[in-house]
Amino acid sequence: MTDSENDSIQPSAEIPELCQECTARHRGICGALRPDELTHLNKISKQKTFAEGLTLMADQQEAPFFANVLEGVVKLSKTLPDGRQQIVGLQFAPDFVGRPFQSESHLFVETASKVKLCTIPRKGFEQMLGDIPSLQERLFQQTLVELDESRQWLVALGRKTASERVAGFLHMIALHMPNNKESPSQGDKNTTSFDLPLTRSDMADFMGLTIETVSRQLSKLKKRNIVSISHNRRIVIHDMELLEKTSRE
Amino acid sequence: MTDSENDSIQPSAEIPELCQECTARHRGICGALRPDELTHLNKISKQKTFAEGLTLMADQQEAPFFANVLEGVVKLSKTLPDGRQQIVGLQFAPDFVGRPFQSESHLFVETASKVKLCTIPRKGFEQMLGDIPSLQERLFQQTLVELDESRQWLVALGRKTASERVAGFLHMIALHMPNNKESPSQGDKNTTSFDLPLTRSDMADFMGLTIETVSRQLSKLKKRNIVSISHNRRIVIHDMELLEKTSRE
DNA sequence: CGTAGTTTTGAGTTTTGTCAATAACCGTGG
DNA sequence: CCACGGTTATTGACAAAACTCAAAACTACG
Repeated sequence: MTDSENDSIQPSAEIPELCQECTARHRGICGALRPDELTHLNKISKQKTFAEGLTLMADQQEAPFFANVLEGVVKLSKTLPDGRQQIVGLQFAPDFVGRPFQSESHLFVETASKVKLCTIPRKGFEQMLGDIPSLQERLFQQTLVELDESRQWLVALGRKTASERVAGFLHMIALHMPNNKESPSQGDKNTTSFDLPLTRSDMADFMGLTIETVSRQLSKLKKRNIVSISHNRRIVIHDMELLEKTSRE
Repeated sequence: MTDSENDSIQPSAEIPELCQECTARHRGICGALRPDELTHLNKISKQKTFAEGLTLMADQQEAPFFANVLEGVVKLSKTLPDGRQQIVGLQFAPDFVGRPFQSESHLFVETASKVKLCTIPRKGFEQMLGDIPSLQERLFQQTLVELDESRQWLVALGRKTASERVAGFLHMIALHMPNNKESPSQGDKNTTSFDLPLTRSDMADFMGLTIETVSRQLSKLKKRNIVSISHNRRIVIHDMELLEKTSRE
């Protein structure tokens, strides 16, 4: 809407208004761009909001766009012929979604929650990727981080118990979610609260468990007074340290 | 030894002798280099052979070099405080070993078998990476492939049974190993033989199982006449198709 | 309130892990 | 070439973890 305001005035110096407050501006891939490059990206990209449970890109399909996650959680999953499913990645703001150098994804990309994306058309982005080495390097670095995360989760699935996986999952989510702290002791890093962005079914598919096992493990954490859960999604973590410890052994 | 023969004659046109027959020359990262660049890489790199069971880079340590795998298998693993171990990746020729943009590895890198590497000193390689965009792009692409493989194995660990994992593992190894076919029917793609590059213990650590479970599943595959095993390591796959099918359901 | 969908809990089964004993393999040296 | 000892792999019996199926409780929403 207001995308084109700066167009003819100072094409190479100002930062587009929309990008000023953007979560992807600094920590995301846009941080690799000069003002004029950012302006160009801003011109071809478009913010869009998606409801929970939508498929953004389907397995074996040409992915029409790349995107930065601005809000919410995007899940990457794989499905076996008999219907078993595994979530192989979760993307939070300001992560980048999409795979360069390959038009078709072999993943399902779906919204796990309500999601706001900054979408970028495939062609335009690939052009920029070829022209701007710093952008490619940034994307390369983010890919390396994703590889690290994937391998970290591989350890959880291969060697950790259900109890450790659930604790580790909650801990990881706690670090990624906007932290709605309500306790008076603001500086207390040992307690946090947030809304779970995933259903029990998604949690199970991420952790390689059944929903019943996930539920039982959550109940155990409640009994140990490490977390409280209300309305299914609302989580209060009373003891982050103990949660983290539980995820390690 | 013969590394420096071409040095002063035609520094920018000829392909170094050692690289001529190298497995990394075409499919590996060296394929992204021009002859003069390859000559430079050849000058700073060095072929080395390592015995089975050696640690090339340890967790939290500064990795002294990058390398191309020329022969054998390198395993990447992570260890939990209590000793549980998970192999998070296996590298075959002509894979690249090492993580750019980060001096310390969070992995153990060990030789799973006897291994031949073309090692490249950290500094020199990072310099080349900065100077040669095509090299960075090649490495980026290989990283994306590794990410795909890692996610594929995530599905196995999260959702597949022991039987499926073992079949899938054998199938994967069969595709990577130099295929010592001995049967008269050369063109028969349904049968293969090779030496396992991993011990039962490594196999278990890769598949997130115990050695006993691995052994029991191998025995089942023998009973079903899908494979034969002799001398612990020598594998003959009689029916690749059935093996692959077993890995999928 | 009542209903549909989700989550939790319970009871019983299956798969995989643990521990222990046996067997196969490899290298060495007689 | 065979015997020996150490290592690695297989097999068996049992235990534990997680799964399946079914029922009850909770939640959201009209």
